[in-house]
Amino acid sequence: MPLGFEKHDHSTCIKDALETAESYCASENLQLTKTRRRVLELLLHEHKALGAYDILATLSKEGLGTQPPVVYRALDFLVANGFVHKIEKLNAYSACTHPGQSHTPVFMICHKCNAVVEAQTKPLRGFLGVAAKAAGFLIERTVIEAVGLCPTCQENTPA
Amino acid sequence: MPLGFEKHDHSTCIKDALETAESYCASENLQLTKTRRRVLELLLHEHKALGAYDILATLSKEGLGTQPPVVYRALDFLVANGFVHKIEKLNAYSACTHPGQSHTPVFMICHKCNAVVEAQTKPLRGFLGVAAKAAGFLIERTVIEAVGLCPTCQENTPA
DNA sequence: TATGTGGTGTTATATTATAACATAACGGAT
DNA sequence: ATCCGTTATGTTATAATATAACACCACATA
Ligand SMILES: [Zn+2]
Ligand SMILES: [Zn+2]
Ligand SMILES: [Zn+2]
Ligand SMILES: [Zn+2]
Repeated sequence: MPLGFEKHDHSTCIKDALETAESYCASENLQLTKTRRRVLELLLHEHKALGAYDILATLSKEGLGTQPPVVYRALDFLVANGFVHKIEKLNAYSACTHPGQSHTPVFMICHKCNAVVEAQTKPLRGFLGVAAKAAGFLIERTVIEAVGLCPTCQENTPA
Repeated sequence: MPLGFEKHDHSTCIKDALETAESYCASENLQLTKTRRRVLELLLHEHKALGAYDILATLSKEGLGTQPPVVYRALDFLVANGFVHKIEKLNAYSACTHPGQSHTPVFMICHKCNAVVEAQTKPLRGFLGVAAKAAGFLIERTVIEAVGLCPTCQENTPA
């Protein structure tokens, strides 16, 4: 699924991502606490983006907290450490599918089924880097998101 | 200013953009009403992004309306017709600096002085197009935003 | 005149996110 | 053992962004 929308063994996705997060946190002395881990699991459950309040609703049912700061703190931690990305276009959050690798994510968002797929790029290569260089601009972070239709939804949406 | 952050005759920027908007609206039978025009002017005033409520505060002082729908309706019109872009990373709005030209904007946002510069790209060329093609994804809109430091703020921010 | 379309005014509410302050849990230094 | 710094949590309140819904009006045109 790093490459696209095709079917895959998603339980492996989840397991790998959790293991990567755990070992990274262990090595960096970061605390992957119960709530943080659970938020990551929820985001890994599907290749979709979830809103903070959707996540909070689940946490609340599970007795892990009821107030917005609970989920925003967990998300802050997960985003800061590269396990989760914020999808700016959706004001929503999506588990990283390339954890551990330093990378600049590029998202493809299906506006019909809400699937979100993450690809990678080199930010300083290609158009953006050229434009930034021409302008003398120093890039620190990038937001690159494409909204459209995934292959499945294209089939089911006759032109 | 299409190319970068350098100084320029900004009154010309404003004048050109307003004239372009006026003639486009005339030719398309679109109504550039008082409020819509004023919002565009406010956004043209500087190469910065303004939040909807910042704009509303000014409209309110000027007797053009006090409620959120006033500004959101004007912004909807201006965005739909390509005179203004939404900067997703900031939840804010910025006047287009290439009005009339069909284009895919790319933004460079200085997080120190809040300047926003718009460049252009071909969305289906380069990395994004390649990744989308590989995934079978049909791109309809793109969000490409770089956050960092403009040339001036780099000078004034010793490493 | 009737009717449709697009624009405005207004009230209310939804959605997303953070400020602020109190409490707890842990580790190392004294 | 006590103190203290750091990190995490609990909680209340509020800020910031955005939309739903409905009433009204102006204009075109049939
Ligand atoms: Zn990632
Ligand atoms: Zn889809
Ligand atoms: Zn533009
Ligand atoms: Zn700057």
